[in-house]
Amino acid sequence: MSTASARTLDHPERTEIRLEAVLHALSDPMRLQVVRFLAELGEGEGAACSAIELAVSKSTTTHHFRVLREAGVISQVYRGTAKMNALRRSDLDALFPGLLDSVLDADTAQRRRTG
Amino acid sequence: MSTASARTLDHPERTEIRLEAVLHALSDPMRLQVVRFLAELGEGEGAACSAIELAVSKSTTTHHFRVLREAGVISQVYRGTAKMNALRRSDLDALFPGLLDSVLDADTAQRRRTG
DNA sequence: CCAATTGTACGATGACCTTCGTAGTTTGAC
DNA sequence: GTCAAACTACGAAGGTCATCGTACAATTGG
Repeated sequence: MSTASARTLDHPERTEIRLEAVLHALSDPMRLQVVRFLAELGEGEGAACSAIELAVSKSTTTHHFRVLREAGVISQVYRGTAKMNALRRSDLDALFPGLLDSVLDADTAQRRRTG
Repeated sequence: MSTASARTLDHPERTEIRLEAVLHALSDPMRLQVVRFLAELGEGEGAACSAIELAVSKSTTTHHFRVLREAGVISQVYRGTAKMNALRRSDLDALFPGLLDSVLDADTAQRRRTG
């Protein structure tokens, strides 16, 4: 069996991803932190929610991951008790070439400037 | 006289512009429409608020222009009874190279796709 | 001065957003 | 089966947001 777990999550199709939703998802510092973390991980299956230390409660963490997933910025799959998160880089790059990279670069630049 | 009108508006300095605020400002369809309009105008003093037909009331229009100005995306100056709006392209490009262009390109791509 | 044009200020409203705590579910390990 | 780990669901509180209408202010043109 290919272990088709019953627990699956709704993701927008590539063509359903909306620019406004992506920008909104990225406009929160906490979510931008998550995206930065996942971007540094590079290609792969991603990281568990708990791998990213956010300064908020678990339920708030869940909320932010959900916003990112529903906007199409990340994908989430269950893996045992954990939930693995990965950037949907190829979808984003195909839809909006250069957008994710310039946001990440902008974030890096701002961090370097602001300290 | 260089007609230094008493009416001036607060703009964030270049170094005060925050990425999160810019992304949030751009995540609204109406404001994105304004930015697209101003970008097509190219360099110059910009356009009056009334030059951009938005499908909302005047007070809502004022609100959106204010959000864009306070985020540092546009500059506004009074010119007679009108208020001229211009993209702060050089500031944005200096702070976040490529960001504005990739957002505008993404918007164009989405419009072409969605129709 | 008078009127028209252009945009502002204010208050209100309903929607959405971030955050939390608590209680529950699913899975893996023993 | 039992227990811990990881995450979710739900409901609530407090804040912000987009929108409007109405009343007001500043400038230009007659």
